[in-house]
Amino acid sequence: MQLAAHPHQPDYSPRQNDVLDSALRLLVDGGEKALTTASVARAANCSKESLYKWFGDRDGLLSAMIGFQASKVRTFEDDAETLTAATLREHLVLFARDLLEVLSGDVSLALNRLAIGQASRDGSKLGSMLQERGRRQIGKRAGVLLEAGRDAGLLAFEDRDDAYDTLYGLIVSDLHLRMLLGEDSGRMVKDFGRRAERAVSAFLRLYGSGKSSA
Amino acid sequence: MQLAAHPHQPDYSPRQNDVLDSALRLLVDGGEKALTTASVARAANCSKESLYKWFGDRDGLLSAMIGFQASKVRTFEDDAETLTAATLREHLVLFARDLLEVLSGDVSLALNRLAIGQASRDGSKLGSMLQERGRRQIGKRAGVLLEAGRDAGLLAFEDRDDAYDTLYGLIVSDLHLRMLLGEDSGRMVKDFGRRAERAVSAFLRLYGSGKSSA
DNA sequence: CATTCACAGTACCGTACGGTACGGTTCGCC
DNA sequence: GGCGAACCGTACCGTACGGTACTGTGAATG
Repeated sequence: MQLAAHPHQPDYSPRQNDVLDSALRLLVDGGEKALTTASVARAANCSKESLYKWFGDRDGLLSAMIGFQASKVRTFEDDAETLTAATLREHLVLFARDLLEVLSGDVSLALNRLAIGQASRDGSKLGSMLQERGRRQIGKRAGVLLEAGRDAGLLAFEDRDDAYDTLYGLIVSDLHLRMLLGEDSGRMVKDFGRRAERAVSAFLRLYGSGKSSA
Repeated sequence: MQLAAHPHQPDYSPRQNDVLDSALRLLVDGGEKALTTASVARAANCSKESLYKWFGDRDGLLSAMIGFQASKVRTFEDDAETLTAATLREHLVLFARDLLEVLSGDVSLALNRLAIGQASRDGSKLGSMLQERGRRQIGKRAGVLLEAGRDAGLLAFEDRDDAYDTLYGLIVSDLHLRMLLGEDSGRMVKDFGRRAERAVSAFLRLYGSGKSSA
């Protein structure tokens, strides 16, 4: 979500970004098996030789795809104005919905499947790359929100990471894994709103300091 | 966990179970890439021809592996005696710890990675098989526990599935996914106890009917 | 002993993939 | 015009895998 216009071009030329886009499309609707160097070259109208010149080898291409996609979903920091109980709740619900939207995105799902598939291989920085550029990034947004809530006297917690872990679990539960396993996921989008509300209500009941609404 | 002695032999002969065991070992410490028909045959001291006779094709072998493992981890139903607040809490914590143990097991992780990797393929019943035989099974155990708690007046909830979803999220959060992505996972086992306690405390604060302890 | 069955071991086939090499084309630059 | 860099398209190579066929062998059965 929130595609910034020019999110600080990471490492690659426009042409190469086009190639990475094609590769992502290919991965999304064909799975890793369809992501062969030949098919990427064909889909992007470039030569295999150029692929190897630009990305080194197949793993380099995969890493580049993750980095590229991460640069596209860079999360915006919602400026915490003076928080009230209502606005805090509002921000939390918005965060929850955004999180669910991101996790259910087909590109996100495809990249997570890819990284998980490569996780058994030894080197394979893909998993930690996804962790670092994906979760840690969106977790930072939640972090400032939680801190702001505590500073405003609306939340009470000792360990911020524990609180965020709880919030994340309440929002996502095993939904992410179910989607990764292939559950149709088309029908559940409707419920994101309800799910976000439920999770935030529970979270506020756990960590709110007096003022929460069921 | 809880390997039943003879958990209702599913479909295969002892010899074939040995083969499936070898295949699982191979998958665990080599990933899917290492799970070739030739290597399975070599590891199990059988011929490729026998593999194809017994399991049809490679997908049949994978399905058999999942079914075989599921039959080994069949969860026991803990008989809910007359519940008190203390015993309910105890049972919930035990459930949480068992859940974390199961999810962090190397065979479970390997099979989940396998199923997720195959999820993009069209047919691929592997994902739903894992869902059906894995989560649904352990979810049933939690279900009866929750119902018993409600019948005893210790828990208050309307939708049992919602309650279980919350419990699951509080226990697991994104830990499962992080492990699937390759986070070392060796060091965090130590924290399972603390994590289970934390999750159950939070759950009881949300769904307990008056009597819970922080 | 002859037959049959189940199986191991291995050779084999077709295919597909990762990676490389090469000819041809465009474009900018002197 | 000459030249080199970048690059496309494609042919090519080595390898590895899924799946099949064939041979040998040991144990059961009559």
